[in-house]
Amino acid sequence: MAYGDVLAALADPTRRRVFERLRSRPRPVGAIARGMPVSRPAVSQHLKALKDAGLVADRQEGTRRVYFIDPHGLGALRRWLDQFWDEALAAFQAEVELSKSEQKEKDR
Amino acid sequence: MAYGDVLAALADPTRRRVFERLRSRPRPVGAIARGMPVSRPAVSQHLKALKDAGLVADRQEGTRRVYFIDPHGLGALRRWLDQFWDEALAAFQAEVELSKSEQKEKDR
DNA sequence: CAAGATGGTAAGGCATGGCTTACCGTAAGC
DNA sequence: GCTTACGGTAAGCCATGCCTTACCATCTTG
Repeated sequence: MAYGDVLAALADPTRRRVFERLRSRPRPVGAIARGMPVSRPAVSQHLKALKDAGLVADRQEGTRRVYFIDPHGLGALRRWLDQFWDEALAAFQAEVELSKSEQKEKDR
Repeated sequence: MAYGDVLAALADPTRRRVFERLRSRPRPVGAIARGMPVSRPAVSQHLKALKDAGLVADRQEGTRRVYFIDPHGLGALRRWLDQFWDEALAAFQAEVELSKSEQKEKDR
């Protein structure tokens, strides 16, 4: 749920591919694994990591387990990103102002 | 510059700490390393990774090298996140509608 | 109840990557 | 010009993490 865990979970390309397979609609594990370059157990492990990070959730449907996007994980990432963005931008602006006044110093 | 590289760069806690030190203002390498739990060369290596991902940039100032936030990296991440968010939300809505009609099926 | 389908978990192998020490290049100051 | 400060890079070590095979549990279906 913390943004750090979300970043760590999304850093791996294979795991990100698993995650992005759920973007359009929920899918059972087998459907996610089909066409992937890794084995089904590997996909299961990635799903566990994504679940721990709050990026996906699952529901049981008979013998199959259907995974879908959980908004919590991306929400945490987005909040961090937006806040960081604002602060960094403000700092950047301050820098521009500073270098402007430094330029004036040099001018005179 | 690709969002994948950005995610990979921000996944490591130490590297993220280096990055966040630049949030408020630009700093030379020594100032970034001071108070960190790792050596200065380690910080240099992290800065290189962040730079390759488009997250920071640097300027030479005499003998010191001043690093600052580069908006490109976070921008790429933000674009991916926003797009993903929209699509996932739409899919989620569709799911809700679907389960509603399935519920109706059961009701009658 | 037996058989098949689905998927989670364990154990082990191997590559990746982060950290340290050592070294080198360059700019500043006496 | 010599010395000192600053910081990038190389080599090597070690831990983390991803993948595979093997195994097991559960649920459905004939």
